[in-house]
Amino acid sequence: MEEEEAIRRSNALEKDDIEYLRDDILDEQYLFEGVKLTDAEEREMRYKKKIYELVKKRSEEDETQSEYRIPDAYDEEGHVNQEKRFAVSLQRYNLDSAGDKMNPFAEQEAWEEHQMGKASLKYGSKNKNQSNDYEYVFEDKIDFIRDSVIDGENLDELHSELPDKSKEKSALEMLQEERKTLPIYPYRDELLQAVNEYQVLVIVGETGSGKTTQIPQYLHEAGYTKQGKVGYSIRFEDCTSEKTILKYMTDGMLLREILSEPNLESYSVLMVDEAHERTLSTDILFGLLKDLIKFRSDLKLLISSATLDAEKFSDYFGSAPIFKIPGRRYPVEIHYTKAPEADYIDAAIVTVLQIHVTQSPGDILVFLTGQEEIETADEILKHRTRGLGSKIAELIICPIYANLPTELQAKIFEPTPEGARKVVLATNIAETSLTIDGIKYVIDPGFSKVKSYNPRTGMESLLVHPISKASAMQRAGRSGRTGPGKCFRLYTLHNYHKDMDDNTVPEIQRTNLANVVLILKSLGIDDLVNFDFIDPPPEEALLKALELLFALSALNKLGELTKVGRRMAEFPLDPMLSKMIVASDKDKCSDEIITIAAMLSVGNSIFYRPKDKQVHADNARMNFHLGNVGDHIALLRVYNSWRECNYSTQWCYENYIQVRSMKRARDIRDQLEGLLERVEIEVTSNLNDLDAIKKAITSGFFPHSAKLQKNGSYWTVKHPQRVHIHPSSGLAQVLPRWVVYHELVLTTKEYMRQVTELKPEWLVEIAPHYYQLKDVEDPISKKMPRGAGRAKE
DNA sequence: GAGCACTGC
Repeated sequence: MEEEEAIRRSNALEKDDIEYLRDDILDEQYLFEGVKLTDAEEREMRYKKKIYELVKKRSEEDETQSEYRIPDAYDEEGHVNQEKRFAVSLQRYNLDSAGDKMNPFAEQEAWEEHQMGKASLKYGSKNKNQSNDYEYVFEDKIDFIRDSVIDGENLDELHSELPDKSKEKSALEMLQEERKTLPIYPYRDELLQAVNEYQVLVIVGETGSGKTTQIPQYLHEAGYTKQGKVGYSIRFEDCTSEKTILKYMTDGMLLREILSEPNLESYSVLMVDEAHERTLSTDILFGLLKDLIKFRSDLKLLISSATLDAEKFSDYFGSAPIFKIPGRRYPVEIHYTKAPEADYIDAAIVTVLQIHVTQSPGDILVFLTGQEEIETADEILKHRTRGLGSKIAELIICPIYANLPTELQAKIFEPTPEGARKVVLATNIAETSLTIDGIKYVIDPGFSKVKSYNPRTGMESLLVHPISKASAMQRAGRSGRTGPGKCFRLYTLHNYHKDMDDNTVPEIQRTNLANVVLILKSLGIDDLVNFDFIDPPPEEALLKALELLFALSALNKLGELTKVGRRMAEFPLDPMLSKMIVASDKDKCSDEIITIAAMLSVGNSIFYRPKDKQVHADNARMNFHLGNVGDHIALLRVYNSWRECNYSTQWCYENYIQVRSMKRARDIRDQLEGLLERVEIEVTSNLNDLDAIKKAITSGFFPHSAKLQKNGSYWTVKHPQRVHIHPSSGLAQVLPRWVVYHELVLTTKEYMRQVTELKPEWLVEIAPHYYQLKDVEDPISKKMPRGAGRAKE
């Protein structure tokens, strides 16, 4: 009876009505959850579900007969046919939310589950958003193919070895027991034996294996530390003493230590951790340490790395043995798109919504390339979920990038409320630098911004570039930290194999090497071209750096370090900034110059400019530019104003200044002030003589001079190329005839960032070896003798 | 009238 009635009623419906029917069922389920229904109401619900199944079946039959089936939505070359894709949008991909008794779609889910292979975990769900109503809420969708699973490691053993906390134990005993639960523990003796046997050991250990915390302790227990103390050392905080036996420090710090103790005599073992990150400092350390171990046969060297690079490090250090330690990780399913996605932001948003509506609870992490993309994605997501009300569960959107003010960053660490889902929109900051609990899904569009440097033009640029396979693995792993995870890659398996490099190009091959060369020179390394780099930088970049250091008088004609060069090497700054400081001694303005150097080396994150308050922020900034003093002096004024207000946070807010950047500038400035003493430069202030300050700036930055052209652009003086004043500069409207700039960046145009006016005669006065009178003669000034660009006679 | 990924000394 009921069956016949259902068929009759279903025949009266179009297949398009299925959406409404489904919504209806879901709404009622939601409303009636836990409510006792009358017989009539229950019967009506049964009808609706039956009708739904009938209509659904009919529409699926139509679907299979139609020409629009999933494989047909793509042409022979695998390009997506948008029109067809929309037509098949009722098809879906794998699901794992089966198990809800009230779910009217359980049968179909079971079918899909069967189609897609077994799901790794099942969650019973009472939330209606866990049903598979995605395509009834949003029209577009993306098809994924499950490819592989990165296996979890070691988890069962771990659980069985958890310490027995029932007995009363001291904190120390507890700690000692917990140490034994780490994956590395069973390998302790074997590892110590290998260290004893070999001078260099490459250690492959996944995150969470305990290598960073345990190996130093094992070494200590084995007697590698004969005198004793524990501490750490980072740039602004040295917590070590003469009692220290074990020291944790950054690679950059170790490099600085080598400058004062080239043989590292006070160390018996060095461990270069996270070597696969291939920072500039790590690469230089490799070259130095490879040489050092020849002379210090008693020095042990441990290199810890991720799997992919281990062979390379081993080869570099004369086939050093590789010691493998398993990690602590949950399995992660990898999914690829069936076809390439043209717009990865849109694809990421669609995937977020797809996961939100169809997948079991767990937060989502999306990797985007920068602030602007994150803000865009944030807006679109808010727009698309607005007005859906109870149709979907709450979606909490959390943006995170390094420049986001700290108080806004805190949001990502707040626990997700029950029934809601968090989606974190992050830059690469989430790839290595911070870990967010509760992430179960990762969406990886496969891009990141990469800094590159053109040694010929001296121009830096930040370009969106496909990530490496190693990076992709790292991103995927972010979903399996607290439980089994899934990673949705917005590119095809074919793209992964064909278009992506194994590893990211190391920093040393895409950066300005002036500082590297200065460090190596001060270590007495003369032949840089033949230095044993694990991956050599472009020769042109090395030559460019040598040329600059020669121009700055840091090197003599023989390529040897000069007295000026030695003083410059004391400063942890780019050589032009160091030169500016050393030169400030002459103009008696070192106090102002170290402030400017600190502000410049913080980068361009001093001024805060939120989208909705750009006018206010720009007005606040213009206050510091009064009198068209130039960007360097403006930075000095910002710092001094802040200092006068007792480093007040409130002052920063009022002036649209980033607090964090200012604090960093203060730390750097304090450090520089300490270093002035080391190089015997007196701290002297000459605040009222702006020309003296500008001359000191020019002493460091004279290779960065440019001359105004009639059309408002500039020509750089020494290696002529067309450049422009960056619109954020206080001089962007002023257009002085001659300028000195801090850096060139290539974005939409070739821009000079941080610009100050210059008198051309200074160039000849300060750098007669670099500029001749003819370089600075200005034909325009002859017609307009009152102009600032009058050449010195 | 533009846009800045991330470390680090």
